[in-house]
Amino acid sequence: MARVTIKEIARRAGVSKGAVSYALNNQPGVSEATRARVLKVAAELEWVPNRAARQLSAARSETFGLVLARTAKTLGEEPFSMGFVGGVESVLARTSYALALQVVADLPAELATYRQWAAERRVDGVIVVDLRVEDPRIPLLRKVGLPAVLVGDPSLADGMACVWTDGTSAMNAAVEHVASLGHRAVARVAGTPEHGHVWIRDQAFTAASLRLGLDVQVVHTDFSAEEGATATRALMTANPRPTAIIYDNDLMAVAGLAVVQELGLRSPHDVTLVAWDDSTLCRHTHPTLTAMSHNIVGYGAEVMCRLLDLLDGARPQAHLYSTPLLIVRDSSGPPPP
Amino acid sequence: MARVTIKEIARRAGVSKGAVSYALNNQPGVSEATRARVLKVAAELEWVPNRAARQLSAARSETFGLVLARTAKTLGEEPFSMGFVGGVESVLARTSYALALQVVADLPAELATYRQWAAERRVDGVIVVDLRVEDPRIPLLRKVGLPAVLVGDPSLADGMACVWTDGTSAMNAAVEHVASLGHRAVARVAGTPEHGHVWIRDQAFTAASLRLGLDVQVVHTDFSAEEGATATRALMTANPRPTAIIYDNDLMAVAGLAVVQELGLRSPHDVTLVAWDDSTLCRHTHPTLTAMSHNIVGYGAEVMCRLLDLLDGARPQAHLYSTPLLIVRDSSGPPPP
DNA sequence: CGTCGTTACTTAACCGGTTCGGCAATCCAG
DNA sequence: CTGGATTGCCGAACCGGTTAAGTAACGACG
Repeated sequence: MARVTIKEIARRAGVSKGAVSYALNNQPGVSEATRARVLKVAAELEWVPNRAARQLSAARSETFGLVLARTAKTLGEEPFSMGFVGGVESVLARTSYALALQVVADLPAELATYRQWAAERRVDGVIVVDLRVEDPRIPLLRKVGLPAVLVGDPSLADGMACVWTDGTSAMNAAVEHVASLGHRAVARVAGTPEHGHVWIRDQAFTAASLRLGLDVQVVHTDFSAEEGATATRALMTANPRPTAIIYDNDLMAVAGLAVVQELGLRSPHDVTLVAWDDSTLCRHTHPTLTAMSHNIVGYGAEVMCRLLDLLDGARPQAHLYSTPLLIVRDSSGPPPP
Repeated sequence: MARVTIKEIARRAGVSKGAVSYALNNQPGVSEATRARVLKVAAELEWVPNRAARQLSAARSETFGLVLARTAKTLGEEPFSMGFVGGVESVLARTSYALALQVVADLPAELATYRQWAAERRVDGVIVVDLRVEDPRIPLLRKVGLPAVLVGDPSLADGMACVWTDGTSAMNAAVEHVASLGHRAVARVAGTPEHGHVWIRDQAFTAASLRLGLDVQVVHTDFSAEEGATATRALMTANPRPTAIIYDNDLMAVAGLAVVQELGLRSPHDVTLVAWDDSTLCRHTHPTLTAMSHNIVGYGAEVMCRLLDLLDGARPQAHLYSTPLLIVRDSSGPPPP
């Protein structure tokens, strides 16, 4: 079964290669009758365009890129990346675009990947996650001219297209929740402060606690279950200890809950726990975990749509996706007397 | 900054396009002096080969494909896929190959993707996960001539290259573990029996329990935390109830543990729980979970290496990657009296 | 010294599309 | 009825590589 090319279609339809190309791409230059005939022949022969050939002449790769700077191990553990990728794919499936996913070790490797992709013309655009404060990826992408949608706050995006969730409002909601339960000593187990969303939540946490007159502390971690557990152990064995802890993801919250139990304490009786991101994990612990919930899959889908818009000529804009919603579950309660 | 092509290199080095190609690809046909000169010019101009052009003439895409038939949501929750992808990428990073990842809804969509990829010559080979009993993907891949490495038992691979872990031995170890603790009523919360590895574990579970004279039952689920919880609740509220439960992944085991606690029972006092896959989650529950541990990242890496071998002309073989190792943790104990 | 075989290139075709310039045929206005 | 614009299609160049075929120069050998 030899490959079917437009040359073969041209032969069978009795027209030239050029005419076939116009017909197949819905471009003017052929009559409706001819177009129909060509489409019919193409369908009969089950013609599929050759990506490489199209890319070579049209200078479009029909591929988008996504780089994840994480170790392979982390990738398997945190629920965000995969859900996000799933959302991106759900939009892509309806188009002829493909996704090039690259997992690299660190930020320099990520920058190198963008350089490589730009030079090879491998992708038509990229999605940038884990936006940082003073992110070096922004000037690089500008320089090499790769269209991009950033996932993160407009204040960090320097005018590039971005999609964000309102971390400040969400953090306010979380802090107000525990404050309204009567908590005064509140801790935050945060991720790495280089990440923009962590930084923003740090600011919001401090501001909210100041406003509400709370006694707070922040511990920074690398987002892993290990460090979430370690941080929780340190907090809960100190004197005095916090009566509420707000985590930056749900993996750390789950690990934190285990530590609380291991210390012979109970949630919410001894401590109120609030998770972030709300994967199903939070609904399948005992007690179930209060969480700031957002739709990660939908987030990925939204970002992909915005990138498609950008390629369609839309000018770069900041899009608010949604504000994480507080879901109160069994790990919320009043502080111990 | 115009794109640099081999034509430009040829002009500057004072040779023809063809000679440049030979030089850059380490092929005979040019003198060492010329080769060195060409390489120097190419380096100076920061030449990067154009993938599309190379693919068009060489009929290789330098891309491998991986299709995941899962909902976007599931993807974010189960620790296997992402860890596996991470392992695959860790090998790919050392080559010039890229990974095309496609997330689709179901098996028919997955088959369609392979057809499409084969027709477009989009990938040079694919990795096939979630091998099934009588898997329809095997004949399709044979027909369209896509080189593939299957992830699953040789008994299901029909002679195609595959990498597997010894589920039978692992299940034996798990059952012998709980039997040696004195358990006689053992349940298995399994995934969907269409999946080859589930089927193999089902067989092994039945055989082992027969051999050891245990009183067993099997509940099939869709691998989700929800159904893991439901199954556990059904098992633990029945009379008589099992004193040990072996799960097919760790998500269900974690959810099962929560149900046990919610029912006012304790592990291991009232029931011994054994998880499968052993992501870090198992070390961060209270009690920590006994699990059949295997290195998912390494598994992905191994599979990728075998696919590279296959493309290098190795003949299709079955490779045993490793046998999951029993890690005994706090959720293991003797049955209640 | 003629011939044969290597070596080191050059030339040109080719991969499968897109796209531009040009040329009849047709249409319409003057 | 004529001139200019429009329509519909053809032929060819082009994208940036790879590779088969051809050739000139040179050394070895009978």
